[in-house]
Amino acid sequence: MGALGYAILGLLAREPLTGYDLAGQMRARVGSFWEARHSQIYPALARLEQRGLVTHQVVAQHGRPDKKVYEITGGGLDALRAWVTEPPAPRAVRDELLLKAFSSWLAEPGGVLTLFQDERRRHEERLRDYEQTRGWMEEAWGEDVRRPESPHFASYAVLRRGILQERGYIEWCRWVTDSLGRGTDNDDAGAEVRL
Amino acid sequence: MGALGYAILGLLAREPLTGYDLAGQMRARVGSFWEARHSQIYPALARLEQRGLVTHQVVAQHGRPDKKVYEITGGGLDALRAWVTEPPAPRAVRDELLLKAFSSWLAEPGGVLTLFQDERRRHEERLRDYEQTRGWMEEAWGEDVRRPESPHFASYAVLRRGILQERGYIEWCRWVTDSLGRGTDNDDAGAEVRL
DNA sequence: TAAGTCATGTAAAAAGTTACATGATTCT
DNA sequence: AGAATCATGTAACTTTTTACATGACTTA
Repeated sequence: MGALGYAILGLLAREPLTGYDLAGQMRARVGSFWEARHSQIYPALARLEQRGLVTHQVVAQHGRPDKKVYEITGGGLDALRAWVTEPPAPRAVRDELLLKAFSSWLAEPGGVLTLFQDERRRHEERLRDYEQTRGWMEEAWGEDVRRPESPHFASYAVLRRGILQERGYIEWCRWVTDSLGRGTDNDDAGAEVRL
Repeated sequence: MGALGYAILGLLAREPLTGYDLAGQMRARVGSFWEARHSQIYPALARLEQRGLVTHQVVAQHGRPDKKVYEITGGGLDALRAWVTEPPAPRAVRDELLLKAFSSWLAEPGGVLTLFQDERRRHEERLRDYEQTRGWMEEAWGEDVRRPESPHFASYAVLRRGILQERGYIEWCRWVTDSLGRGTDNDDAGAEVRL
């Protein structure tokens, strides 16, 4: 079973969810850091169920389609626990912006500047979101965020990684735009206008 | 054409290479930040050639198999230049260690501690490599690393991203191990011994 | 003599994306 | 009236990984 299965188990270890809920949580980066579409999730849930790692109950609703609420089983928890401490396979690095940066010397400087300014803005927005979530977590969960045996600690840890990631990305984008700006007419005014 | 094609073009824009060379450069993270196996590269080169973005010459060798040295064409350079300034598609986040962190609250604390100590060590090693490469680049390439129209600037920029990435990762691993350490018997001694 | 490097490919399988398919309810 | 949300699936396609296949030379 691939990482996707463990991503699903990791979410179900906290609370029972439908395939739709899982897709929603995976769209919202924080909380999982493993994206997947519903077209991947539904078959994955079926496979997990075949192996006895999850079960589901059909819940009828008024005026809405029936839903299947999935729960993790004892076997599922065991599998998840065992997987956590196994050393992770070194994953491939694949970042399109890095690839663009690598060939940026060929392109018009103005276009490259815009590219990195836009990217920085996106990461700044995401950082603000993360910082807000962090404040909320600290307020709502209190000392739990420091207790390694609490799921809240784990969520907080993942969020902290996201925050560091965004800060690093922003710092780098700033360095690139600064480097570009020095050589051309173009100063940072563009960024100020758009923000 | 996907990002892999542009990764290949980006390398060929600097120097002619064989499929084997390309695979080697893509294994070595720095310089490309887009990993691919030779089984993906050979067919991709054939597709690029069909579209007229690269050409090749067969070079016979003494006591070694013939090799196909690929070169980028004018059309290839145009396509690459155009692609660079297009906004990148937001790529999916997929990091197995993050996923493990997310479910770490279920596992034995000792195993989790080892996991993050090992990971930190790996990133520290990589950071040392990167810093060394950086020193070498600055010495060998001099002012070129500050000229956005030079491929050396682009390589340097990508390397800087790698350095920031590793620093962030290390900082995060340290925070996690510190957090775990506070709750258990286990202090940082293990890491000191193994380094 | 065994492992590693140079060198190029194909085939099968797994993982992931995009599009197809349906349908009621609620919000703007 | 149109878009978004809730809800579950399948099909076709693309991308990536792993394994198969070959073979000479070099280094430990």
